[in-house]
Amino acid sequence: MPELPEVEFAARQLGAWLSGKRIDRAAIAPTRIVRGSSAAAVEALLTGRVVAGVERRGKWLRIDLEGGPKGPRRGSTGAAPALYAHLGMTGKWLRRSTKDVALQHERARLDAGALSVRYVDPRLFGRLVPAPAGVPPEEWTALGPDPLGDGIDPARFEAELGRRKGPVKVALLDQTLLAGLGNIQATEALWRAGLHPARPAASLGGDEVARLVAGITGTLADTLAREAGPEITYVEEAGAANPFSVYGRGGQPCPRCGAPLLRMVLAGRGTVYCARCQPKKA
DNA sequence: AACGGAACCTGAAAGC
DNA sequence: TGCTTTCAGGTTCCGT
Repeated sequence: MPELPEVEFAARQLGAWLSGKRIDRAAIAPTRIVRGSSAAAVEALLTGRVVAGVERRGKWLRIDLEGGPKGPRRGSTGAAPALYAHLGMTGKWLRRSTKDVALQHERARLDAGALSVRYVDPRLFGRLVPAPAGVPPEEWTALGPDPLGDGIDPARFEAELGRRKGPVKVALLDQTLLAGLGNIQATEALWRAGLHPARPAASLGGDEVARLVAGITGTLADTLAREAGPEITYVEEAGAANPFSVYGRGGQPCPRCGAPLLRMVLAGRGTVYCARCQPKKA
């Protein structure tokens, strides 16, 4: 269940595991994760190629492959091929060995020497999009600036928000405005900024936008700092303690002022907020 | 055109 | 204990 921080962690892991390695074998299960293409096409794209590196934009990953000839065939003259990947709600890339048996809900595996990288995704909301000619898919090009990689330009951000009709929370979930925020990070950012989730995006003043920018960068940095260790652990997973300030804490006291946290639904997503710290009116 | 709601899936947790 | 309901961090499609 990944948002920007978890996907960033996944990108770093994948890069560390695979960069410079040659994929001897790729096995992709024919599921709806691969759309607009085929599992066989993804396997063909990967097999025999060397991984040049792994990049992230928003919640999307791009596994860059070295171009040029692979085997005896002539190389293409276009941009280097790549595999684009989205983790959906429950996707994970895990490091295993070729000796390990298939994991539950394993949807793909990339073998390089003794290393075997597995993609596991119970709910099948993830995506694998091959780009053999190096042309990025629309899902990637449509993304707005990445808060980590590109930073947030306050003036541009304020202008964009001013153009939006709906609640600020809904705007934050729009990947064309900023790429990478999901329900948790948007909820946390608004609480940090002291902004009511239902506030019309266009109603925010300059100082409020500045607070929101600080809230976004702050919550992203804090969540990312929690990701460590050899395997991705989506913060707040089964059994683990909830590390967030307000997300998933409806009814509990606000960590800042003690007032009971409220819950509302916006755009079909649960949203927790503090009525005192995040007043409806500016 | 915009917007809410349902759909796509499975599993964990809460409710009874 | 065990069955049922609810909910989940993402996106996309459909109907109004």
